[in-house]
Amino acid sequence: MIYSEKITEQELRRGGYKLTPQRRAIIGAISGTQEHLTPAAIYKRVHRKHPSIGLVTVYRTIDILAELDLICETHAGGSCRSYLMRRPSGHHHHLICSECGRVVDFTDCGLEKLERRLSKETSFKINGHLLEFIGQCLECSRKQKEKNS
Amino acid sequence: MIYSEKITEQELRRGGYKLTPQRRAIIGAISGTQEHLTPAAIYKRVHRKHPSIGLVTVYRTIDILAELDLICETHAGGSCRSYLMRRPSGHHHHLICSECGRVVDFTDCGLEKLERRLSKETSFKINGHLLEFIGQCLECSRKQKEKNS
DNA sequence: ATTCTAAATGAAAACGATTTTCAATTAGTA
DNA sequence: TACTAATTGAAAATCGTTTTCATTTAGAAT
Repeated sequence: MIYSEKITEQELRRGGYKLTPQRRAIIGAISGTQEHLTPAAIYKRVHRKHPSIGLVTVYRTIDILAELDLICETHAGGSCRSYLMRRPSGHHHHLICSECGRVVDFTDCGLEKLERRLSKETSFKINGHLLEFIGQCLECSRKQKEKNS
Repeated sequence: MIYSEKITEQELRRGGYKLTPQRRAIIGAISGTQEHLTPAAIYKRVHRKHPSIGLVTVYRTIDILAELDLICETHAGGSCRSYLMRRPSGHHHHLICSECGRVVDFTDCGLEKLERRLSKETSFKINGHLLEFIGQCLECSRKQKEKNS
């Protein structure tokens, strides 16, 4: 079991929720990949090893993990609901491969200056921002090149 | 009729689509506000003056306007599908009031440097980014203050 | 102005994703 | 080991969106 998985399970318990085999499996599925996953994709992965787990439980567990801030949501690429384990605990953003869904975290967005300027210019009280970069990871851009040759 | 409305109608025709009263009404509804609107919200506004227009037509018109790049989609704030008229024609982003939905455009995000750095560090080929600031407009933060006093 | 035709419309049905309901099961405390 | 509130899966309900289809209409051709 990887580190983030253990932490997540602990936090779940700390939040007053029971640690069921179903929830462990779901946390394992999300932790066990670098990709962001939709509820249906999580279900698919969980279902392989644990065919009895229902899609409803996946939805319910996602809700809890989101409430406890243990997972992140991605927005780029159309798909509305797509999740990954929160890895850096603080402020961070995601660089996403549009081909395979792989997500890389980065922590220093440097948007404070722009935020201050915008706040001044618009009289908005700004309290957050959403930033994602979209591209292709090395592996996927190589695959694309091969295809085109 | 405001400028962007006229332009949008012209572009629709230029795209080979017919300019129907329904489409005019929908374009008018989106153009007539600073807020981003969901399909349901657009329908509601259109419905007031033109009760015969169906929700389906709203969805179909949104699809066309998006295809022709005449509307922008917002992502922050949970609601998946929310639209506003494209105002700057080039690269720009949005500052969104979480209370009233008002959207302010800004054009100079200055993320090229960060993009280059990330690309170098991760070997990703980066081809886009998603950026939105979320806050409260002057009017709404004033209202909040009054409430709390 | 009138005719014509492909495009566009609204209503109803179909659809997929998500949520609710409910009776049965179970994690974790006592 | 027993207990109880929380959790589960299945089915039904619900929501947003898309498809289907017969009818209407915008805009080109006359």
